[in-house]
This record gives sequence, C-alpha cells and structure tokens, in this order.
Amino acid sequence: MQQLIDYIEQFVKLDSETIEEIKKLARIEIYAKNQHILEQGQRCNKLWFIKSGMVRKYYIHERKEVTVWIHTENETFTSLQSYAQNIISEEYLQACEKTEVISITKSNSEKLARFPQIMVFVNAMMGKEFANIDKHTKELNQRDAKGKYEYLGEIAPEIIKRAKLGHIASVVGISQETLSRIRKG
Amino acid sequence: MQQLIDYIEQFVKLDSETIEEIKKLARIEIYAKNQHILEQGQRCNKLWFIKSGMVRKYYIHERKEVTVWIHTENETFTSLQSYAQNIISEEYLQACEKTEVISITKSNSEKLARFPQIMVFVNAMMGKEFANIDKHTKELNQRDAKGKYEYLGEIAPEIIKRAKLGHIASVVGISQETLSRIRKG
DNA sequence: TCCATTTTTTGACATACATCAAAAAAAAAT
DNA sequence: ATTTTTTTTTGATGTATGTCAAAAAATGGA
Repeated sequence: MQQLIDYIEQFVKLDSETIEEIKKLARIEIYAKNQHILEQGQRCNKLWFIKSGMVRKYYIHERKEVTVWIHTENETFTSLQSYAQNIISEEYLQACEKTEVISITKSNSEKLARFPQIMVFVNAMMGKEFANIDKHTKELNQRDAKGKYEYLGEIAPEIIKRAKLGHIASVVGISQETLSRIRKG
Repeated sequence: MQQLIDYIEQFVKLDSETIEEIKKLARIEIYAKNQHILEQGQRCNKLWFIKSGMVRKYYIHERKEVTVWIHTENETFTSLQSYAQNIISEEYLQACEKTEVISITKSNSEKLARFPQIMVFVNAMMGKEFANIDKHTKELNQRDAKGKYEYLGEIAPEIIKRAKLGHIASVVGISQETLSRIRKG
C-alpha cells in the first residue's frame, strides 16, 4: 500500500488521517499472466494502481485486437469511458504478466472525495493524463512508422522492453511485420 | 450570457445566486474573421464559450499548420495544456469567421469553484470531453481517408459544412488533395 | 466590374506501409 | 528432452495516399 501513498505524494502531501482512510478503502488484487481484469461488456467501477507487472488495455475492431495502451509499475489505470460515465466497457484490461495491483472502487473513491488533498490529487492526475494523451496523439500522427516506434521508446521505454511485438505495433498503429523490420535496422 | 447558462443547465440545474455570479464573472469578446484569440507562446488563462462563429485550434509542425479541431456555436474551448498546467501554449486559437464568445478567466473560474453545482458541471464536462477525444482518436485511426472524412461528418457536421477544405483535411489527418478527390465521388 | 488573392481541383508520379503466406525462432507444455 | 503452440521474421506483392505542380474556380477588395 505504501507504493500508492508514495505515488500520490508526488502530487500532494497527505496527512495521516487521509493515509489511514486510503489504507482502509483500498484492496490488493493479484492477476495471473493473461488473466482479464476487466472484460468488454462489464461495467468498470474501479481505479487501479500497479504494484508490479504489466496491464494491457485493448478492444476488438473487426475481429482484431487493437491495443490502446500498456501500463507498468507505479501507474494508475481504468477504463475511463466506462468508469466516468457508468456505461458498459468496450475495452478489455488484461494482465500481460503476473500482476499485483491496488484497487479502489468507485464508491470508495467517492468517500475519499471529502478529503481535499485527494481532490487536488485527482484533478492534478487527470489534468496530467489528459495533457499527455493530447500530446502523444499529436506526436504519433506526425511521424512515419519508424518515428512512431522511436517516440514510444522515448515516452514509455518499459513497454518497448517488455511487451510483445504485436502489442507494441498495435499501440502505435503499425503492422507487426513493419515493426519487426524496423527493429532489424 | 443566457446561452452559456442554458448550456451549463444541460449538465446541472443552477440556482439564481450561482447564475448571478456567472454573469458577474463572464465577459463577452468579439473577434474578426482570421483574428487570433490565442497565439503560440502565450499563456492561456481563459475558458471560452462560443455564442456565434467558428474557432480553429492549430499548431505549427515543420512549418506547416496542423488543425487540431474546429469549434462552433454552443461549444466551449481552451488550450488545455496551457490552461491546466500554466505553461505557454503550443497552440493557436483563431476565429474562422466573425466570432462572438463568452470568456471566463482562470482566476474567476476558481472563484466559481465554491459553488458546488459549478464543480459538478466542470467535472461532467471534462469527463465527457475526455471520453470524446478518446473515442474519436480510436475511430479515426481505424478508418481509411474516406472513412475518416465520413466519420467527421457524423460527429461534427458543422465543420464539414463551414470550414475550409484544407482545415478539414488536416483535422482528420489526410491531405487536402485527397479530400478534394473524396468529395468528388 | 475587374483585378488580385486565396482556395480548390486535377493530373502525374513515387513510396511507405499493409497484407498474405510461409519459414524460423522462441516459449510453453507434456 | 520432445513436441506443441505462440511469436517473430522474412519475402513477394499491391495499393492507398502523399507530394509536387499547374490550372480552374471562388472569394474579396478597390
């Protein structure tokens, strides 16, 4: 649990009461390699923080998987559309490796909302996340296949190192074969 | 000003005190065709709502303009990276037509934050905006040039009708020539 | 109304990348 | 250790779309 506290404290200092409350409301979950954390059609009512492992977010388009993003240690994730709007998810969340996460349910996170520090954290995190997505989308659009791959390497080296070729290719929107050729040189 | 009130009330009912405060803190601004509302390098400290007209958000990449989005009546806009993180903007905001907007400065919007209804509105709007960008990015990536154009037509018919060819092409990430050919049939 | 500027269209051409299929390599299972 | 399955690599081929350049059309000003 300490890892999550440390993560939050990068954004905002927490007092002990708030820390206690977080500890009370958060849960540890463990997923095996390839196990799904969330499946398409389910309602996503949790936020997760990765203690260890790797999680892939993807959806199916015309019978093919499209990997949206891959998260690693000390990152948070959720299926945002589903979580924020309480609709069923179009996305799957899947552990790529044996993965240990800390989860907070939506109703528990709403209990935390009365702690002002938590709201500051949530807003800061959302703002940062939003700005990042915005930036990455622009960067990827402007580059050719090699450039896309290299850009991903800059902003997310862990993905490049640990994820499978096909998943990486899908994240940046190129074919697996093209990525294989790029890697050769 | 009533237009903005109506817009907010789509998300949340406002009491008269809150309405008065909004009226006090918001300002009307008028921009001529092609006039810039924000330039690259400036800090963006306002949120805007369009009463009438059309606003283009773009940035320069390798000496060429890349149009990010085009907003029309009854929409809000800002340069989010700059506004949220208080950094200088990489984006320009430009009126495509004679445009009338309602603006609220960041410091004034922070004054409004003590009205709970306003916070509900801001969160709902941000969540919706976030989910939209997420969705549109995915949709556009999956389609060919014609499909991209048609998708834009579905989600933003006003853009298709009123914006210039080159700007529309840039929004969906295809060349102006290709879009011209698509339109021919 | 005519001229100047901007925007759109058209044509010719080049190429980056997807796709399909099959081989090779790596990982997992027995 | 062998076999099976999964993942990655390699080769051959096709095509959608970008780019460049010039003409046509539309727009706006004087």
